[in-house]
Amino acid sequence: MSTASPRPTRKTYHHGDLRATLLDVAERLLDEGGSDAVTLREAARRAGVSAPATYRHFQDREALLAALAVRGFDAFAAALAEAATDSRNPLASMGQAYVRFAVSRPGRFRLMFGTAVADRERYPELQAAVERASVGFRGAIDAVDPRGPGVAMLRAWSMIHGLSQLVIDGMLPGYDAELLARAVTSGE
Amino acid sequence: MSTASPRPTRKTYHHGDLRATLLDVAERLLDEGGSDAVTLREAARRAGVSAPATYRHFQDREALLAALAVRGFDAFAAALAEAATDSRNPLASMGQAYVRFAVSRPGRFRLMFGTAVADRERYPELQAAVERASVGFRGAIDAVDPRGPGVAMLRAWSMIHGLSQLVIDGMLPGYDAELLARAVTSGE
DNA sequence: TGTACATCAGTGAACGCGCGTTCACTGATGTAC
DNA sequence: TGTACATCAGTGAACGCGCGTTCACTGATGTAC
Repeated sequence: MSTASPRPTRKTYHHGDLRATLLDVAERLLDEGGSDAVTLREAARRAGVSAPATYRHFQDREALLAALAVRGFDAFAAALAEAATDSRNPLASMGQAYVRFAVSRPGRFRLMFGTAVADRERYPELQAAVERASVGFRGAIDAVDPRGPGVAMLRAWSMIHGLSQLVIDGMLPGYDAELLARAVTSGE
Repeated sequence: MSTASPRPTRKTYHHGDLRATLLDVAERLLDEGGSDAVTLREAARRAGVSAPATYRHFQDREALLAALAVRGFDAFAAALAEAATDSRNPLASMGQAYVRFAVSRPGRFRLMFGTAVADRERYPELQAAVERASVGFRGAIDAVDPRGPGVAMLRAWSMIHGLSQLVIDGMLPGYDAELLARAVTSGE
């Protein structure tokens, strides 16, 4: 740990677009070491800026995490939507894309669905992003009575989400994630 | 945060069974605040012992977490087994017990399946406990070819695991977990 | 039954660490006249 | 076109925090004779 990057130099006093830069580097930290690795100090360092400068753009550390989660959900939704277009079996394709996203960016996936942002209520934008991403799943789930259409959707979502988690948590070592995803979604 | 309990007094110099006590209080910490809340210092405090005393029983903090995970998996396996006995539909009962465990002890569940113990390889006992708990699931999964018996089991495991995660991560707010679990496992 | 001694399980003090966050500040920018 | 000034985005120094972990130690225990 603690590869504490030295602060890069910068020509101008003002950064230009520090908020966006912070999000970029923080996302990299997230991918590299999970949400624990996302610290304001390290993000500032990588952005070439003093630590307190981050407070111009994020109220506190959790706000940065929440913003990252928003980004994550948006990218996630886009990936799912793209997988669905032009597919003979949109649901299966989305499922496979779901797993692919989790496996390729586990840090993001865990931040999005986990508890690093303790209180989602504090971040309406995050709730909105969740809504946007899960509209496909959640829409159909209302009125959960067995055998209704909602249950099928809940099953599908649970299944693909669970497979994603099991894979990234190393509970299915030795198996190829793509293969598992295909096996599980076949015949849907 | 930091309810930093004062150290309780103790009559004898030697504790008696510090290891077991540490596991007990640490498990409470885990249930109260997740694995982040499990610190050697706080566990020692609650056990009425100095912090360095913990090192007589655990090599380091991660070793304590690993021991907790072992306990977790064993309790989990027991709960599943119990649910299966005398059930007309053992698989469904196990599924419901699975969700119930996750919902009632999310800290434990996350520790068991998550990445707080970074390298499970370091702890053979943990691997063994995982094996013991998942033998029912994993056994059937080998030879994953679509439509084979393994796929059905993988689907069931993924589904119930995913439902557990979605519920404890607040992605299905407003729904009753027990109800969802029943809906999802009905007709298995 | 008593005693010397090895072994073991604790202790208190101290270390270094990196973090989040606050403070009073300074340099740059843009706008009103 | 120039200038005063408000506003904004940065800065360096400093704080307190709780943690994991190491150290040299001491008190209790149990065993060999």
